[in-house]
Amino acid sequence: MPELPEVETTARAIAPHVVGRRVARVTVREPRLRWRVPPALARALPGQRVRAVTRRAKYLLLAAQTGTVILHLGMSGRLRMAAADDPPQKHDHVDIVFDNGTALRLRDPRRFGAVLWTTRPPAEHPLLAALGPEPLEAAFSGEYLYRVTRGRRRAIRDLLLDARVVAGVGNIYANEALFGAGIRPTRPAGRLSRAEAARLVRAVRATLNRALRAGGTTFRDFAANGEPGWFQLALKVYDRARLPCRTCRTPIRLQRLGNRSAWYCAACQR
DNA sequence: CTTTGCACCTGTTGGC
DNA sequence: TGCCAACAGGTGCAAA
Repeated sequence: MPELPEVETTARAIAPHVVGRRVARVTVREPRLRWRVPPALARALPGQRVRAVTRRAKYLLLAAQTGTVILHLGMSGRLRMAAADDPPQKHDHVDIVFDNGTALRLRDPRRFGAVLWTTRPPAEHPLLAALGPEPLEAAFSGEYLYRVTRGRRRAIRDLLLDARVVAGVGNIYANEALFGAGIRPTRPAGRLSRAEAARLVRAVRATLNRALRAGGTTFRDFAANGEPGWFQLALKVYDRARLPCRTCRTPIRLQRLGNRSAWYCAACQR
């Protein structure tokens, strides 16, 4: 599943192919994604050049001339460059076709992804307006995390998943970062000390950066793009229930937290 | 306000 | 071997 490092990797990978290119047409074979793909996209985008590809949380932003395409890969989405006349395969829902005969193609079997169009500054779009700081930027500091966790009784894992607290941290990296910081996912957020908050912020950053360097974690659907799952080999707790902790050999515990799984080492994490 | 739970979707997995 | 239910996930939203 594409998490922040995969989205960032995708942004970097497609940018050289789309920035400066002029859109010829937009083909929507299946508009029923997370939200219906707006007809305005196919109406407005042709004729415009793509100015930039950026990322906010797990949203990819294709800045055009009169507006911005907002893309989300959801659970199973994958973007790749294709020849425009390359026959689409199953689940290839949207093509943004360029005037040089190439196309940016979205495949998303589970259709949790999104392709939207806004003519307003993207940061003001309802989906982006309430997002918290980027985890890799300075605003996400130990002091910040300490402050926003005060008085909160929710499990710290759930706060890390809350995009209003920090944008774009998914379940894999939340669990991995908590292991790195030695904090159990179940710990009430308000019980973190200042030092622990600082440690957790550093662990979130380190985990994301490691994955970025590895080119993004690749699992299941996402692995279909052929990238090796290096980072998967290094996962400390995610999907390792009952396997020995890589540090102390204690079996990793699996616990349902809300309706998401949480994994931790009861010895290494307190 | 905070917290919880659900909906959305389909390929994969595990149990029988 | 086949069948079917459970599961995975992000995230917006409704409900408590």
